[in-house]
Amino acid sequence: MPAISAKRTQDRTDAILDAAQRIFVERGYQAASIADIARAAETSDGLIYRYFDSKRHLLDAVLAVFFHRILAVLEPQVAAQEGFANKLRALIRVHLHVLMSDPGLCRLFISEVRGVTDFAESEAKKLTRRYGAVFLGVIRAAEASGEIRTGIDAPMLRDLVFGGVEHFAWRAISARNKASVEAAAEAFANLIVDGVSCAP
Amino acid sequence: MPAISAKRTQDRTDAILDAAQRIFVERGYQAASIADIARAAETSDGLIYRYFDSKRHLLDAVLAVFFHRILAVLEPQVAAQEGFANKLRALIRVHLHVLMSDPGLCRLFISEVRGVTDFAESEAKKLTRRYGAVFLGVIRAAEASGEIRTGIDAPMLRDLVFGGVEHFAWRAISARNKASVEAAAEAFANLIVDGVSCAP
DNA sequence: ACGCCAAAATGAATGGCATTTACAATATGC
DNA sequence: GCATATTGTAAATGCCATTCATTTTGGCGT
Repeated sequence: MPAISAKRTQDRTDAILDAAQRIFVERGYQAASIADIARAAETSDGLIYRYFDSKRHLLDAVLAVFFHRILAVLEPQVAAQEGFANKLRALIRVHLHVLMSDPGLCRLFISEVRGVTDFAESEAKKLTRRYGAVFLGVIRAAEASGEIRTGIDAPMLRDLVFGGVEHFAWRAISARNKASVEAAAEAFANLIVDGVSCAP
Repeated sequence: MPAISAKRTQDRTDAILDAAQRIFVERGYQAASIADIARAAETSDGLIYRYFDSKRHLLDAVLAVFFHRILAVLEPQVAAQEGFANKLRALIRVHLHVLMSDPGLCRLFISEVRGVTDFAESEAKKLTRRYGAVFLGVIRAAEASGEIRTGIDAPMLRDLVFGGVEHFAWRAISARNKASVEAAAEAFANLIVDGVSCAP
């Protein structure tokens, strides 16, 4: 019965998310102020709090958008590959490419997703899990088909791969190193494959 | 000729560093306030700025103390081992042990050392490099002695090891998982060794 | 011992920023 | 068209890093 607005709230949400993404990526989470974001979204400071509970929730929402975009690429790319080594290389390539092609996002990802201090169930956390699940699926399939030896601690291997790739990406960005993503993904995959494959 | 104090400044510095360490580790960097630290150190807010340029410099100094302590253990422990696999296992064990035995420190390390946005030359950064140098030394020695195959990208391998160990430690702490450090170090080293050793 | 005075120490500003709030505009169902 | 719930705004509020004007202290020449 009350006065309810239709898709205008959607447009507002989109505008705020867009502005927040730009400002967060440009300046980093801490340095970005709500006032900056409000100006970029052409609204008032206060309105942002009608759409998002807090600055951190807004960051969560921004990261969730990114994750959805990445997953939309990652899942089909990995599925399209045949065999463990190819799937692994594809996964590393996509992850590395996303991080290295956008330093601002890479920074946000590493310091704000990996370093969060509260363990609350955020949207970004859930998507991280889905991201990791793609990897675990690849591992399990390879184990079943005998492409890798049994007894591998899959979560540990996942930590190794994602942790390694993220360190590498961060270092490359810090050093303004424009190394080839393709070559790096190949090298990473080789390091891992030679470590887990049954054959020498 | 002016009235200069002797080791009192040293005592003050120590007191502030001690207090800062406790508060930072307890609450995390953001949530820790200078007022809290001043109270814990039994000084005034303002005095802290006579000893340290800023809150971030204070964090740097705190982390530098940690690094020195870790390096004092790491370097002899690694040197005491014979052979690549043993050195690698020792290195991973020490790193993992330090991170997992102190969740507050682990959090500081991951979000504040790995995630720093400014590339300024901090003391902590320099010590991180020394930390990494220990690893690179182990790799080079193993390459020279033929324990690992040639053509390995050593910095990439370092990223893989440190990144993987840090991810693992963070996950274990988040999940309040009291897994054995010894066993985890063993498993990590095996994953790596089987990936780089010449023999199958 | 004494008192001078630079350095050390203090705590009250200052300014920035996230968040809240009191108020104003607006749009929807009747 | 009107009543009113919802959306939007701008001015608080409160916290916190950093600075500053002022006071205290302790080494040194006498």
